[in-house]
Amino acid sequence: MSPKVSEQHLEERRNQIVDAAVRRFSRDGFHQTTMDGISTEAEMSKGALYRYFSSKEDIVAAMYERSINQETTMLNESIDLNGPVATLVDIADGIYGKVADPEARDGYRLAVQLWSEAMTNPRIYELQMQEMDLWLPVMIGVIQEGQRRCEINEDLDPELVPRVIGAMFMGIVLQKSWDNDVDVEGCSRIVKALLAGDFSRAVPVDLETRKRSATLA
Amino acid sequence: MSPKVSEQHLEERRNQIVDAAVRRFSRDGFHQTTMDGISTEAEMSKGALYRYFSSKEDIVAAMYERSINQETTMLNESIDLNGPVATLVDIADGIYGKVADPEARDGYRLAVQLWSEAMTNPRIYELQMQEMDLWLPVMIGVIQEGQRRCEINEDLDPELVPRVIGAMFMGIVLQKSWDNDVDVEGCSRIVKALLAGDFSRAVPVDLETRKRSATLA
DNA sequence: TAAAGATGACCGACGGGTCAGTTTTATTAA
DNA sequence: TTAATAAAACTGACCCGTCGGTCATCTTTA
Repeated sequence: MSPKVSEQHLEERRNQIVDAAVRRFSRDGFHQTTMDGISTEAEMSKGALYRYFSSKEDIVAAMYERSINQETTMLNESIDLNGPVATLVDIADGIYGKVADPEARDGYRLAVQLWSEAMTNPRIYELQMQEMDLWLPVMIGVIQEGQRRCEINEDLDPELVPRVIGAMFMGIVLQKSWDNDVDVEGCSRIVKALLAGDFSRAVPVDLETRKRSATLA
Repeated sequence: MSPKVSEQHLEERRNQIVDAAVRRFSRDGFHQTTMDGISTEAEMSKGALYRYFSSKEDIVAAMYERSINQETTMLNESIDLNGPVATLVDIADGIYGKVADPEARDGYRLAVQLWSEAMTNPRIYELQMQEMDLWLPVMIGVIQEGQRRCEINEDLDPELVPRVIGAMFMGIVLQKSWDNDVDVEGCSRIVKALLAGDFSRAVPVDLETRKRSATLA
């Protein structure tokens, strides 16, 4: 009588739609993307879309869910409190490595769209804050441990340091969204130099300092 | 016969419209802001708007023009090649000081809107690149001078360093747009510590290092 | 008094969302 | 195996509110 309600098939279709939406949002922007466009990209009719998601925003929510899952695992893999500064460098490596991957382009271009949208759309704001709450506390822990070990300047507010580190990431993603030729690897090297205290020196370089820097680069 | 065509009055009206648009864009977002909304905010009829600007995008172009003028003067004031790292810290002070000013809120919330819009709108992309071309070369010059004086690690690509420094700014502005309580002053202190090489040390602190750091904070 | 300035009703397109009708599919009866 | 069938999946024409932009008309001003 009743045909199968395969949970898996349902999940597949939902993914198919989300994938299509990511591509469109990335290419045309959030507001320029129409439900017609998403349905075309997903190779189904507009009506079918509404069988799986009841609004444009619901699709966005599903996107966040997916990205939050990915991020969680990635972050957990990098955390190692035994070397706070090294951990920061590790995290930077992982994250910037991901941005450098051409496959990820749609993903972070979408992110930029949503960052802006979060400013005025309460639903998306909520989702964005959820994502921030994911990594901010973890990073704060790393910084505090670094300060306890005197690896990180203890005058700096440990609550704010992750915000600045996150800011670098956001800003570089933004610039890469504008210009795909931006050298993310190169930027990553600079970020790591900044974190490792190997960016500047106000006194002329002496051999001692130079050697210390070299081991950190 | 013909009534006066006071150039000044015309300029005033244009400013009145741009001010109104900035407020609306900041509050509601670029796409959610209607021409009706702008005209209401500017206390004139929609038709009157079109006497001064022939489209929504033209208003945005006028915004960029204004902000580019401000930025140019601000940047020129800070530049002093006699102390590259000090100059960077100066620029950071100026820029973050501006963001901390509650009066500037609409301005940078607008900026976030436009950053995202630049990704998909060629006209705004062009304007954004114009703004980048304003400060990128200047900053590159500062970095190169810093490397020549051995104040800045000469292994780092001087073309990319300004991008990373700019990225920090963008990311902090973004976070401040989401949450007005973010402590920009505090973030500024961290940025300055990073630039001055006073963020981390992988070897345990000794008095010599500590003193050097203290003078730079 | 004539040109410039301002008004707001109006237009056309566009896009999110709906739904009556059609096709597909698993199940069951023959 | 096949035919019957009912639920589920799908389709796209349609609805309707919204918004950028226009213009006939009115008001202000030199």
